[in-house]
Amino acid sequence: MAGTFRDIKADILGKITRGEWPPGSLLPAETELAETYAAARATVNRAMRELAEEGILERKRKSGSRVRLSPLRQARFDIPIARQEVEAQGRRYRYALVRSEVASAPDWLLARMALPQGAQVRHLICLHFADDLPWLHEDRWINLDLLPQARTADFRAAGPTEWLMAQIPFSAVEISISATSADTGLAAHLDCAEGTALLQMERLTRWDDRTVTLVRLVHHAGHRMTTRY
Amino acid sequence: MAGTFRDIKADILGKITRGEWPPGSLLPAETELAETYAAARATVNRAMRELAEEGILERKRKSGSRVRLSPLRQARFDIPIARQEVEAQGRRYRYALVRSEVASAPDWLLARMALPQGAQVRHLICLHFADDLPWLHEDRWINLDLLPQARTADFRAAGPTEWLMAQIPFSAVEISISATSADTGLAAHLDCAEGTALLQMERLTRWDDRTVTLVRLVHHAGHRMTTRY
DNA sequence: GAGTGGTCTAGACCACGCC
DNA sequence: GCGTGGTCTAGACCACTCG
Repeated sequence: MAGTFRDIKADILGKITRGEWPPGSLLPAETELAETYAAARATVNRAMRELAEEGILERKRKSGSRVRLSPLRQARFDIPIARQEVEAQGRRYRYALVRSEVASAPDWLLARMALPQGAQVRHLICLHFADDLPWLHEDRWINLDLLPQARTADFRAAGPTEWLMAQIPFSAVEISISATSADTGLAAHLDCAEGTALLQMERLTRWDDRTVTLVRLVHHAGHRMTTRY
Repeated sequence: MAGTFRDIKADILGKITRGEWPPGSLLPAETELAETYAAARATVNRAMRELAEEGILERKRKSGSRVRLSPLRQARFDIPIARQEVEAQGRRYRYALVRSEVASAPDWLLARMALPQGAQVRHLICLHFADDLPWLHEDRWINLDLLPQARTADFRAAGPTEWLMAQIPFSAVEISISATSADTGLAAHLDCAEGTALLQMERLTRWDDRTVTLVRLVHHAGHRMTTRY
């Protein structure tokens, strides 16, 4: 009936959306579907595996494949890198270092980053501009135990994001998105009124189970993160 | 060397993180890697395909596979369904319908949902509670041209989310996340001060290229969306 | 125990995209 | 052209898990 795993996937999805296979129902086994579609089982497997990854199906050995009762859906957002985000809009990117210091981590940071008492951190505040309009406020803390090179690195020309990617290109990250109210500093840097609601993204980067860096990114007023699925 | 596609994937990722294959470099071809690992090409292919899906590799026919220069990373967030979100925290879920009416769509909605002049919509305002504390404010508009059943449906007992999932279980969705300031109504419903920064999620649901429903979900103050990768 | 999905193999053909 | 990844096939063995 169908040649490619995409055709099979689309056909199965069609049967589900048209109600032939309602939520909760059991689908035929892979071997049976392979006969139906006159395809190899591996092909049917790929189609069903992807449907399961997308949260449409629930698969278990022996019990078979069922249509999820409430289709567990998830959205994927690209992790923004300021320069790329700005330039993708055809706007001119500019970066500025606002503040830079080496200090002992304050108590809240010790807790948040799981650092030992007295740990030293490099603290940076940076601004990213799009066509000279404030785009993103970056408040970053770098663990100097793990990245002693950060003590002397110069972040005046380029932001710490690129520098960090060169040091630890792949790592485990925990992201949380929330809303925050502009305090005096944020209002001044992002050119908005105090109290304005702003979208904040906090990223905790781990490497080998130890926290490398914590960053708070606050976007300009009105910013949206958008995606489709 | 390695038996499973997971082993191969882990080994390749290891070579990348250890710097053996730096960003931008060209990896050996699948056939060559298959020999190296003493595995079938399909197995190597699965490993590399997944690495590409995760944004680590960039693959092109003829040119081969390269380590991405700036590893394009993306985060996946589960789409929250209020009841499940609340009950997953071990809290008691309660739902309330605040307002319900059938009306002509206002101009901004005509534009946002791409509706024809004079289109009728069902407008609902609902509240979702966790242990009787306000959790989520739902402001929903349903296109009555596409879903005439929504004109007479009763949303007093159960929220429109479940009802809609039964009508159009699978559809294309556009999601955008932003920060908003609590107006008088939101402040009253979510039990917070006016002007409080709140996390807002807007979802536009399409079916067959026409807009079915627009919903604005505003979480209680302090809410965070979190994920790892 | 037996049925189902999870995975691997060896081989094949094809489509894309540099040269 | 021709090398690379994209995919399909037919067969096989295994692991999980339900009854």
